[in-house]
Amino acid sequence: MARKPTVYDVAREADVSIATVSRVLRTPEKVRPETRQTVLKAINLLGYLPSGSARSLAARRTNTIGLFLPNIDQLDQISDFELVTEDAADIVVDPPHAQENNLDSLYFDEVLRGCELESWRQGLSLMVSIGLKGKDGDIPQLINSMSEKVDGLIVLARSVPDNVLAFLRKRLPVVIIANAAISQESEFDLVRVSNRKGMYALVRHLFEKHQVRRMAYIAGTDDSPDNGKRYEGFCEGLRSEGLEPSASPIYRGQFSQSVAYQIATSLARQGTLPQALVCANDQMALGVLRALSDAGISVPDQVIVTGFDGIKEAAVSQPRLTTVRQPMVDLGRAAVSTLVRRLGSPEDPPISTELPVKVQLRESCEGTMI
Amino acid sequence: MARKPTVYDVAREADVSIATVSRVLRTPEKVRPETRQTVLKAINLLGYLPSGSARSLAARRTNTIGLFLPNIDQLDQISDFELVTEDAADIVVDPPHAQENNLDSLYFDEVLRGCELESWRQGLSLMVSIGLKGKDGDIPQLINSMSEKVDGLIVLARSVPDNVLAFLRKRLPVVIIANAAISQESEFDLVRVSNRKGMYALVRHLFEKHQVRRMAYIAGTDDSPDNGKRYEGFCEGLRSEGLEPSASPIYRGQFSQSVAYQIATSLARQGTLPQALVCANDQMALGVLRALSDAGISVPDQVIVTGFDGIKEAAVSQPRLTTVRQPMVDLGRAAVSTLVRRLGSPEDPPISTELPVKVQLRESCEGTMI
DNA sequence: TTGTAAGCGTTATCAC
DNA sequence: GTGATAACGCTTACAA
Repeated sequence: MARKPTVYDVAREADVSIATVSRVLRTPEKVRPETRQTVLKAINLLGYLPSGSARSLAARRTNTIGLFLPNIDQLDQISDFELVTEDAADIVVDPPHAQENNLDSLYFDEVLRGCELESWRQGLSLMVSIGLKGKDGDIPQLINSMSEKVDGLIVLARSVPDNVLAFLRKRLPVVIIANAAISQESEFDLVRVSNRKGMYALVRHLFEKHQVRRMAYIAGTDDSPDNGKRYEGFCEGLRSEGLEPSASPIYRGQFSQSVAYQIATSLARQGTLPQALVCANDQMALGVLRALSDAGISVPDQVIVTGFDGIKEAAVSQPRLTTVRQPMVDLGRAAVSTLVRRLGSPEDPPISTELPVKVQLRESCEGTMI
Repeated sequence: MARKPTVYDVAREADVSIATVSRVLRTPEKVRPETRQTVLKAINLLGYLPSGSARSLAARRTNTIGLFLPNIDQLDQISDFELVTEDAADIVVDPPHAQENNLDSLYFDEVLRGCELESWRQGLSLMVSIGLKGKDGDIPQLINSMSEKVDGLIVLARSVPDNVLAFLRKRLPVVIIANAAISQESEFDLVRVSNRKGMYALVRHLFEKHQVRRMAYIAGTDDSPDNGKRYEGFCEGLRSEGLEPSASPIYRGQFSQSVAYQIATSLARQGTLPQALVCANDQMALGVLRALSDAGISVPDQVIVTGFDGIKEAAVSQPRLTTVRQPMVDLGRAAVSTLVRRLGSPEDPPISTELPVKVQLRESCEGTMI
């Protein structure tokens, strides 16, 4: 690889000034067609590719946005990676339930996809970074190395400590996706989904179509605003039917598949299952399904189970899971869209967007559908 | 947001030269501790964040690498995105098999995860971009806008046309992940998995543990080197048992779940099912499972079904799918690792790495496992 | 329409 | 150890 050609090389080759070369690239209409051709020829000849750094520096914008995703459990016990070739194929038996699938990531993946998509449509590059669980010390550094290279930042809720967020906010536009804590309500651009309404609609459905009277709630982690909103919707649903929310049991599922599995197993053993188990997310609902299946309890005949999120696994489980689907891809797109608008008008008041959800009825609630 | 402070501001604040400010950041040990403190104080006071563009320009490296992913079907019919708030929750019935799940992306997601992980470990930023199906015209542009901002590129096989690849190769290091065509063998850094050995090991297992004699192959697309290698392994396995490969039927599944579904349905109807259906990827195997289930045929009692890839769905299907798992995350890590090495020594001969696969035995082959 | 030249905010090479 | 100062490769007034 020879030294990369620069505007100077192209200018010399085409026998014009570097300004003209730049114009051909940026504002071709301001260059005489004839000259333009000469320059383009030179560019092709030399295989010239402008330097992004130089361009960004001069233009005072990078045309790049950053996406910061929360940590992923999996990555905690990662080891150094050795680059070794080992052409081989081991055979191993993979027993059922060998390990809890890492389902968390699916959520982010779709948001990421939406960001990619919309960034592309807007002509922006996308930089991605993940946080490392339990390594909060690294996050400021991580996010710094990203911040210096982008025009704005999209952050998945609670992937970045509040103080870091506050610092960033001063230096560049930040859009937060989902469940922002109340304190951030008025300071940041926000993109969220209708958690409360979604859960409310689901509960109403259980009343109206299935005459459910006794339902239990399997909750996520306490510090999650998402969890809070969903529970609000749950309570509101109960009240709308004249039921007292405090009379419905809550179990602490921690958003975890295995914890939910244990909860459901206990309930089954004790014979204290309600008519419906309403879970704060799909992963727990899947854990519940597995537990009930293992306990020989039929869903939905004996118990109805519902989830929240709409992850892909929920569409292929046995039985398939009734859930409230978040428009994950659209979350990503909306975030980019918001950021672009913000970059265009830095001084406007914060933009807050709430995206609609969709209650998806499937067999874990409806029984056989075909 | 006030104007961002620069080295000059910091220098003035700390009453030193800009060179010293730079040194505090880059080579702190070369600065007297006392001075260092003063400068750091000024940096914090002003909330100074160095400019990535300026830094990259001066240092002649961006410390960023790019990842280019193949197009995603889904994105073809994407519409413009309107940023509208619509706080709502519709209820819809989601019938089984309503749409073919977009499973392709799962593969990339894991590779991406590996790239993120290893980039982070290496102190590099990661830029991500996707190709758009049927829009090859856009790819050069896409990849250009990325190339100018990164030190090197990782490309998932066949996401970029060969000629573009050849062009890029001249300007910056390129690492190709998976199934490179033969013509690229000697020119690019390559990271792959043991496709051939994996399929061979799987077939041997079917002979040894299950006494399968008649098996059929459901192939992927013809232009996929992955598909080719896997089929090679299949044939080799047959021969090792004294069987003639040409006597085993091949069906063209196009790597598609729905096509495989149709194939299996036909076979079931005609009563021409072999003892084992060996599929070139998991998606087709899942389609086959569904078809056999719909046809009332029991797996593995009446037919054994196997896949290839190890996508997550394969671990939760009914029955769970025996497959050859590719180390997707490691593919990403290896690619980054390779790229880093290449950046360190541009003139070394191409690096080719083959990662081991793992045959995962599950119920679609073994029957009840517990 | 085209050229000149002044930045853009760093890093790095010198001297001191 | 520290400070001038010249790159780095581009964009963009301002002149011509």
